[in-house]
Amino acid sequence: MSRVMLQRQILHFLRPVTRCVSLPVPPRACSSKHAPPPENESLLENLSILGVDLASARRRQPGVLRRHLTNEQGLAHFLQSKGADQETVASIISRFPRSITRSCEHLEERWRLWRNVFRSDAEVLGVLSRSPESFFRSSDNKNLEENICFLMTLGITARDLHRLVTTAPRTFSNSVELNRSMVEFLKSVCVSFGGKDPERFARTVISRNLYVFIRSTGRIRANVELLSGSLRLSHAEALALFQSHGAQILDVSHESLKRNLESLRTKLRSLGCGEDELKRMILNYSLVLFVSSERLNQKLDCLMDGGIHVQQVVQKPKVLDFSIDCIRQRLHDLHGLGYDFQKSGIAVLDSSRKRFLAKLERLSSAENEDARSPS
DNA sequence: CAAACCGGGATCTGCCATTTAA
DNA sequence: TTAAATGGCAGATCCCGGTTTG
Repeated sequence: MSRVMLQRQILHFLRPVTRCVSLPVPPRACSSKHAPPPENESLLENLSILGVDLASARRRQPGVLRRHLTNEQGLAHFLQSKGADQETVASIISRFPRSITRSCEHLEERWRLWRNVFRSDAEVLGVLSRSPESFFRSSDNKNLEENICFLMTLGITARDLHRLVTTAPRTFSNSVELNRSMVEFLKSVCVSFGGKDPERFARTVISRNLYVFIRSTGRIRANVELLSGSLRLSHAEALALFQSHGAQILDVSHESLKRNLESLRTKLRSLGCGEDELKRMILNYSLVLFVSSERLNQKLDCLMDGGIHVQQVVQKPKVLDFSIDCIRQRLHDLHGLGYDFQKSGIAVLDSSRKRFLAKLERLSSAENEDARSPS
């Protein structure tokens, strides 16, 4: 038996009564990578009884399983008192084991703070079970409180605050400094484009894109610079874009935004369009940059094949939002009725299903009229 | 009346790397 | 030293309908 294994046995034997640091073993030997501290057996048992997936917990936060003081029972009772069932509790602990290190007092306080922004306990629980990490990752309740204060002082509505915490709950666990720096950054963007009301600009961007707070300023900056630079936007154009649908593409991964933009540029060029058309298209509907380049090309090809002119798509790019199958089907339906896209436009393509069917209905009855009494 | 404009809803967590605390 | 706390990242549309306009 090797010395390391022997040491492990000794450690294991002594664990319940003595801490590692107090053992008469040289620190170096104790910290050897071959002898990690043992897990807390009674804790493992408790967690098993709760139905926790130990393998998952171990993979995520191994250190928690070695702790001697934990509060899994308190956490379970707490969550159950808020309406969680056994399975939910187990899932939460399995996905974020550190949750069991929070005291009951801490949990009460944190829940109270979150609850201020929600409408019911059930809502809090819903977000918490969706994203345990957002709720438990930070143990700093004071920071949480300051965060809520800070977000409210921005002048965002109670409704936006609610949307913020339900859609991007991580925002609340960010440090106030991080959130503040994002707001400062947004304001600086506004100023750099000659905007006169930086606070309102920041509010608008946040309201239109609830995910900005869980992105880095570096990413947002890179995207702002890419769009304004590559498209040669004027200050007014940039301000307008980022305060409308453009806000939504600011948090996309920078590499993919760059890829999609370049691909669209190339594609439009191949269809005989220049920079002006590219710019106009994106100002008309910047969300086309969400569509992956491959898919976007397929959609454009599909529209071109359907006899639609590029210029029409440049003017009304929202049609690219729809699935290829949907576009193809609609083109087919309209062709069957002899619809003239050059004359009647392509707006009909980007209507809701219900409205499109109603439109088809009208077109076909009009056609029947014509057949009966041709003028 | 129909078309056009416009915004919103779902969902967006779970993992990794680095820094900080104990 | 280990574990906790924190910041950051990838992922890659589709559709609906209220309101305004013509």
